[in-house]
Amino acid sequence: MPRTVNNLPDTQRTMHVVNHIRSLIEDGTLQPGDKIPPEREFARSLKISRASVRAGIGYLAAMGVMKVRHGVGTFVSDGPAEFSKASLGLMGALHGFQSWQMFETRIILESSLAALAAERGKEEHHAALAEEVAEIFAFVESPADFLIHDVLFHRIVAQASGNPILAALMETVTTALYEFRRKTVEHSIDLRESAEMHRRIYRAIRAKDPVEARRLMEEHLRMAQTAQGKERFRARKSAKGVVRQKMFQGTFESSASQNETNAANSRSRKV
Amino acid sequence: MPRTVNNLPDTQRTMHVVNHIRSLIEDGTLQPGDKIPPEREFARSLKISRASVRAGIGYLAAMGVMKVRHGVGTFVSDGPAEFSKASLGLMGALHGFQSWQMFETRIILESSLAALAAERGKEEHHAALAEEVAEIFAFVESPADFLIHDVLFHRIVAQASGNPILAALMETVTTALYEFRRKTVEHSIDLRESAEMHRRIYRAIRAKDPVEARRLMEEHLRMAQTAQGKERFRARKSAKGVVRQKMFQGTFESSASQNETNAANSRSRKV
DNA sequence: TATGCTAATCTGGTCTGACCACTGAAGAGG
DNA sequence: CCTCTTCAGTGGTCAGACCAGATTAGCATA
Repeated sequence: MPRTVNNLPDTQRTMHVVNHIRSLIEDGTLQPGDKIPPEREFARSLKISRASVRAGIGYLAAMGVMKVRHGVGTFVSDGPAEFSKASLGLMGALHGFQSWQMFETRIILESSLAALAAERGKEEHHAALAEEVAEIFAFVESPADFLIHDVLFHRIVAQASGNPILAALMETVTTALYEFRRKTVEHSIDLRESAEMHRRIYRAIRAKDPVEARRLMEEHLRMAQTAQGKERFRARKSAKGVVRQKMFQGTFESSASQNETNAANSRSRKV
Repeated sequence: MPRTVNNLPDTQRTMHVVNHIRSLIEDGTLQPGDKIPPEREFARSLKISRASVRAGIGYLAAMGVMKVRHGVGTFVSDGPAEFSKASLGLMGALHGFQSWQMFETRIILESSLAALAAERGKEEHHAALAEEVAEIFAFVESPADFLIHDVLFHRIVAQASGNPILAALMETVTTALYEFRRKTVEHSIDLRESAEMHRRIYRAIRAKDPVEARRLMEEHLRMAQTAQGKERFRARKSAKGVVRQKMFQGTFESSASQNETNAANSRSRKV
């Protein structure tokens, strides 16, 4: 017989914490930006150890649902929806993603986003887009600021699409792409032409012309890709002979972590 | 002056572990399916506490890069690339994703995937698809088995597209959709018609007709959506007055049962 | 020999409680 | 009033013990 007979936790303590927090989010008790209780207190109230609480929080933080700030507290994420910044980078390292695949994915996502934005965009979106276009033109001589509003423009388009899931996917891809691009040479080329493209995209969206919006967005991104296509990638052999392109040096920032193991899955199940 | 002067770790111990493992993956030392050393030993070799090692592993596990199996060990994920199963569900809870948005996203991703597959699919893919189509027709009376090969079919199309990033996104969305769907009523409708659609998609891909492949895939998914559109969703008010639709009850399971996707992988993996 | 139960052991999971390190704000001193 | 110091609050790390799932070796029995 077993030498000890413990009580039976729901399953894993980690998941208990995750589920608890999720239910708090689902019923509106926790909203984006809200702070959760200190770990010690939270642990006491859930009747589990602080280590387990940290495991659960780490899990959520790793997926971008929570944000941990050392010395301050733990908060519910409040920015635009997106998967953890490092996720695509890690997966890229694991599965050998290449830069052209990222661009291709981005083009597919954003051109669809533009088309949807043209169909569903409201007045507020049009106004916001117009403003960003103006900013973009204003900073055509200042690459850094230009980029800021460039990103903002695309984000608003995503928002105007009315599909936050698609927007989150785009956000994830562009973030990874940006991280990657940041490591390369400055490319302050064709900003004026790029600005003009943004204006045309804006006009197509405002005119509620999905086909044109899609076409222009695709053209715009293809140009952007070509523009920085000069960057060289060094292919190299791995220790086991697999050839991969090195990218995604993604700087890992704060956040914590802790585990989980999914697994058991599908199969025919119950359908 | 500070009362203590510790040595300065790279940044956070957690990220130290993450970076270490990632570099092992990048240089090929660690391959999908490989097992990493036991936590205690790993901690000793990195000269940090086991708790920190667990934090790093947990971070990677949460993002689906690693797989932890209680009592067995920790491994590098080896299935098709995808974000952690729970991620979309958690984000859905946080940002109020709706089911139609998931379908819309899936349609956009898969139709593009089908088009790319038509352009780039190789012989092996055609063969694998043909086989799955046959299986699908064979199990037209057995919903459970039908679904297995249905999933496999779509996964092979994704692989044939030659864009693993896009494939990973699709995998993530369909997994979340499946989790969601599993909670609903049995719907064994139109399996025969669905089988026929798969056949037509296959033929379009084989004929290298991107336009037709995209059109058929879109039509196919739209039909699938309609087919199970009878499911009712209950909108409800959150504690703070925000209206959301409840979905993604994602049951977090524990014990692992591994292999599932292996059948599909072994088939077209190397390709 | 074959079978089946038991026990040892390897590995991850949890707990405790102490201490370190970052932040922000209150309080002391100019 | 402003600056510097101090300190309380909160997350981060550590140490070592013990719990729990999984596998294997070995013994006992049929």
